[in-house]
Amino acid sequence: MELAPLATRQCQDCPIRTRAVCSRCSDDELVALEEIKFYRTYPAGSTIVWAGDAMPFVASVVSGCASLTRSMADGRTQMVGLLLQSDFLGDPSRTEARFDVTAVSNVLLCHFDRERFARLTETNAHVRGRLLEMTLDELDAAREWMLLLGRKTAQEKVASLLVIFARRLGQQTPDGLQFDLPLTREAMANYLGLTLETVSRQVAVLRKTGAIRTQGARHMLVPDLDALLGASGDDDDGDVLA
Amino acid sequence: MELAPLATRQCQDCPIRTRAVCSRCSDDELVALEEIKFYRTYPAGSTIVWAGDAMPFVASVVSGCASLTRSMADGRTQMVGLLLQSDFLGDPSRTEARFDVTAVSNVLLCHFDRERFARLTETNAHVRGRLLEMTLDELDAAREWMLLLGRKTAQEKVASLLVIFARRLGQQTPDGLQFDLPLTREAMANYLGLTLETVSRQVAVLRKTGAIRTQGARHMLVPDLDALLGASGDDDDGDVLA
DNA sequence: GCCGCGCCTTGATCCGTATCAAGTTCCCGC
DNA sequence: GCGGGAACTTGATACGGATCAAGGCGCGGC
Repeated sequence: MELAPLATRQCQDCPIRTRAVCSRCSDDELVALEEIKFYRTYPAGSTIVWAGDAMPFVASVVSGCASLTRSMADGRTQMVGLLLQSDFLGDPSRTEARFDVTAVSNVLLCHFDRERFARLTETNAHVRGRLLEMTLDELDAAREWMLLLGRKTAQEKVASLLVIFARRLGQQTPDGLQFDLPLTREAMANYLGLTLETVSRQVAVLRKTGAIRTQGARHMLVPDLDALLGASGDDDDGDVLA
Repeated sequence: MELAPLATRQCQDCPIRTRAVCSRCSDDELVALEEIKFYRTYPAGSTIVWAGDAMPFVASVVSGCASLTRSMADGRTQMVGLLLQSDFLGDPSRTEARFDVTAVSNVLLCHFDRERFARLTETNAHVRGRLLEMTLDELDAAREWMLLLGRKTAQEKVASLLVIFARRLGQQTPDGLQFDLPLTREAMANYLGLTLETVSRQVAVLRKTGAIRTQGARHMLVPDLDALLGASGDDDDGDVLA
């Protein structure tokens, strides 16, 4: 086989490398993945899978933002995971989805046939190791979020979420870290265990105290990440979110 | 080697079989584990490891109850995991603890040298598979708990926790499921994101409505698990806790 | 340009849980 | 049995966030 160097391979636009497979993967491994992958877009607001549905694929988020949510019979819902670019969705060994997966913004997913991906993890120690590693990271993130949900104030919750976005999405500018919120106030509320009104008010407070600056409801600028971190209640440089 | 049948092996008192390794494990696998295991007891209230400490072992809970907790600088704490008999503690690939691990009651742990256990998981597909499976179960449990922390009322939270104990610890009697609470009101509060007073009041409410009967603060009888489930806000037969 | 509809903000009020404060019961050692 | 302390219960009050209720803003369609 005549293959281009890894870095310039066709797969480079597909971030599966960074999370499930990584840049240390051999060409053979990438070729195997190449054969079973396909792309699909989901419009904002659409459901990718419902809890309990058959899960014929695993996938990597190429662009956009998706959420995992769990709901109660009376309609109360809690977001239990947030998937941003390069995050991985699904579990090769599970045939059905455990949570609703929804496209928050327009989402482009790179799918892999679940069974064939599972076979790959069996034969490929590197991919398998990455998978366990990712699962453990998600578990840590979930537990970190339990502290937020159980013990933080509304102010701290909102600040914590903004810190996550600033780190994952922020562009460095002369004025500080800059990014566009991928979530509506309602989606933020569902992630933080609050109502949308409370989120709105707390964003206003953070704006007044100077921890953030805004242009419109979604465009954010964080002049001083440490100040925002202070408002989030995390003393250390916490490692939140998968 | 002359080995007794699996079911009567020396390891039978060590529930590592049920969670990390299982009854399908071959004798060879058990022998390998046998060689690296050792027991240790921790008195109620003592700390097993602090977050950030080196983690020289993984372990299985033989008896008693331990908790994983995460705290903030000002002392607010949230329990992020609860370990009961046959639960597994630690992660072979991680050298330091992510959370404080505390003995809630007197705890007997069956330890395994972490590095040697890790080597075993590399060579042994069965043990490795169990490990990933367990991690995924814990992740699901953590996410289920996020719904509880973010969206349930105090009443539903307390009922949910009692359902878990009834299922894991309950003895069937003519009057219903019977068990002793392994947690103090304060520990329950830390797990549920409440205060101990609120927990106490909600237990009182459940007693008045007949969902539970009590003898002293810790001894519980659940005459009708479905009634308690109703109070917990879970419609289905939810699969909480690792 | 202007209309309409999400999305967001802000205000007023309510309610559930936290907080503060006594008591009471249980349990353990002597 | 008796004393002491931890765990628990119960009451009164405070307060943060939910709820209810108007607007305001921004953006896409025509």
